Amino acid sequence: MNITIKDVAKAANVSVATVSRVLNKKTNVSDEAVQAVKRAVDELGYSPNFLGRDLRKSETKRILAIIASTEQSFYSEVLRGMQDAAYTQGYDVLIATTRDDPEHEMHLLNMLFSKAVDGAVLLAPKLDAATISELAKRFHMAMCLERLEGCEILCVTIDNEQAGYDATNLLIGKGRKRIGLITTKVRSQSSIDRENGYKRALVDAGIGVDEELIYYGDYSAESGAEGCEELLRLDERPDAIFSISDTISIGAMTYALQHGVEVGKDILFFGFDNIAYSHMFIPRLSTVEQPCYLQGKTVIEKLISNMKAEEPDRGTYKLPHSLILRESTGDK
Amino acid sequence: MNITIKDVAKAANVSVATVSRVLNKKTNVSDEAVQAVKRAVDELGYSPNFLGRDLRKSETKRILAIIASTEQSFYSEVLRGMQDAAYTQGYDVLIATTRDDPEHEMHLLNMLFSKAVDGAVLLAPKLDAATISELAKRFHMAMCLERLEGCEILCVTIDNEQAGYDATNLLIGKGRKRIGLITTKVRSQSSIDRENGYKRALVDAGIGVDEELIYYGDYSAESGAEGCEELLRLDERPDAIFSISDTISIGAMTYALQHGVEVGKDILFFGFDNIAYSHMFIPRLSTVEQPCYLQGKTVIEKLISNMKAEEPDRGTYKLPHSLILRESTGDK
DNA sequence: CTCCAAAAGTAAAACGTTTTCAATAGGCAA
DNA sequence: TTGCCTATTGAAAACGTTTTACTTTTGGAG
Repeated sequence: MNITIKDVAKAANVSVATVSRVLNKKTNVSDEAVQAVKRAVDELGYSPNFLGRDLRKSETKRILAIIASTEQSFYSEVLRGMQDAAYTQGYDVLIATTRDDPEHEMHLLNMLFSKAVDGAVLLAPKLDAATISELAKRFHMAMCLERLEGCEILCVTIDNEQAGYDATNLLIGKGRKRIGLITTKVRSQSSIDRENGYKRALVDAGIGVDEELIYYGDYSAESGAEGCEELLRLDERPDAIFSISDTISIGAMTYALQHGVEVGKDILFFGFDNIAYSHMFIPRLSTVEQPCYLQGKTVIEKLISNMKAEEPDRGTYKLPHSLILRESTGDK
Repeated sequence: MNITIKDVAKAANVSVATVSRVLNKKTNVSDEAVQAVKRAVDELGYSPNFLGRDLRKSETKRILAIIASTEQSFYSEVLRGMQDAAYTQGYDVLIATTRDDPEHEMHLLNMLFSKAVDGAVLLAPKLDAATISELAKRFHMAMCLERLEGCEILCVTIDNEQAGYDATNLLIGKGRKRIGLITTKVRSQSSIDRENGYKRALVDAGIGVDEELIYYGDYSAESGAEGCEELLRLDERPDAIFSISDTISIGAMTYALQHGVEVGKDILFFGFDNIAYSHMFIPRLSTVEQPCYLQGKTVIEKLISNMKAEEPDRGTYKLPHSLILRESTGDK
């Protein structure tokens, strides 16, 4: 039924070894042999079985990117960066989703333990730091976008704490004193870092933190709207709202608009991530941009280099972020 | 270096065959053997090499979903449906992106030809119908969301022509006579179908098609804005605009809003896909909803069933769509 | 014409599983 | 005791490659 290298060898009147050499472009093989093999391959429509090859070579040239879900549109750029970097080195990147389930994350990592892929990149780890550290000792793993406190693993991300600080500080610089924060109940490290940056900026400015101004929801726009509603209900309304993601911010902003708030004047809004839609909403959303493509590219380059290295690099690399100012903070 | 089944066998004082049987939960093995093997597995931290297993069994229990890019957020639900359906049958779904490059699509399909996956689902084929038809004869393939005229392959989609008809007809029902269409230069089958439905509705209503009212751009919001600009510049402005995607529609709507058009009154807007953001924009966008999750679930179920079947099903299945009416068409 | 090195080729081992086939042991009926 | 059946086990083949180790062929120098 299936055409194997043996069939090709027979058809080309050479040995399987010769066929293999032709297919792998080895030198020591005559022109006639090359021609004969190529003809046979074409005639039979042969394509080599990767399982046999991968087993023999103990490598697959495939890397698994593990994400929570494909919803977060800004993953897109990260993955593109990963793919580009991988492809130039002869690797493919496959994507799989955990649906926020640590068990499923472990199930996917099985592909790594079982040699079905050569390496794995975690973009939104649900497993704990200790577990991941342990695994990272034995397999080629890395993290991207998210770091994990106390986790010994190659990691490419941004300085989320500083980014939170910068965003908040910008609002302070515009004379705002009651700055709200909409964040998430689920404590991903990036949320924690951004929140800490927010607090540090307030303290540094001598304003201090008012817990009343912090709303804990989830990652949805709906949650952003609820957060905004809550904050607007306060006796002393906020004059600015920083959210840990654009989606949340858009939800919040939409709610404010519908309730007579003049966005960009009464209340300034600041998001995070610079997703594609954030400059489509009117008023356009000011936000923190992180270098998505570059993070993806970098993590793959370092991971592949680790695969070849004696001693793997388990450092954390923080790439620079930047602020994008648009109408929601009164800029143009 | 690597722990293999042989090491486990030695440690447990049994043969590799027995270890294999324990690992695969075969019945005919004594309790003592089971215990011994389990202990050895734990002690050594053994996990079986999938390459060996897959080679021997000639199956991987993995299915490849090939998409253009991860940007289109409504892929997300489709993939979730695929994953759920696959997982309940012991399969994993891996995702890979083509970046709109037919060559790269072929490269990815190589994983299928080379037995690295058991099946593949194309969500946005760039290859031509003849090529795909030919491949579908020899491998387990399917298409989802997009169909391809004259392509003999299992396909799960919606009736895009009818959906375009329905959307246009709804606008006509609201008394609109100059209905614009913003579509794409690149002719994906769904675009063509939706455009044809649009035209049929106009003809059926005795209005007729005015080519001036059709703008051909790309899939971006920016392109939607340009299309809207173009249409507004006409001597006889449109009183409604149907776009073949929400992203385009949002771009168009945003442009209209900024230029003093009263959306939902002066001009009605109708989108397609019901992406997450389409109900967050103010005014909220009316749109065609397709059953994303269900399409994903269905295509996987049918594909897996094909894998077991004598004679594969190469039919096309069109799942029902629905219209969602919001503020952009004057509804609430 | 001989000899030798280089080139080109082959057979077989190896990768890590699963599975087939045969063998052993034990239990039970005759 | 013998014979037979069943339950458990193990040795070895098989999956499809790549690669090692070895053999044959070629061509050129002497």
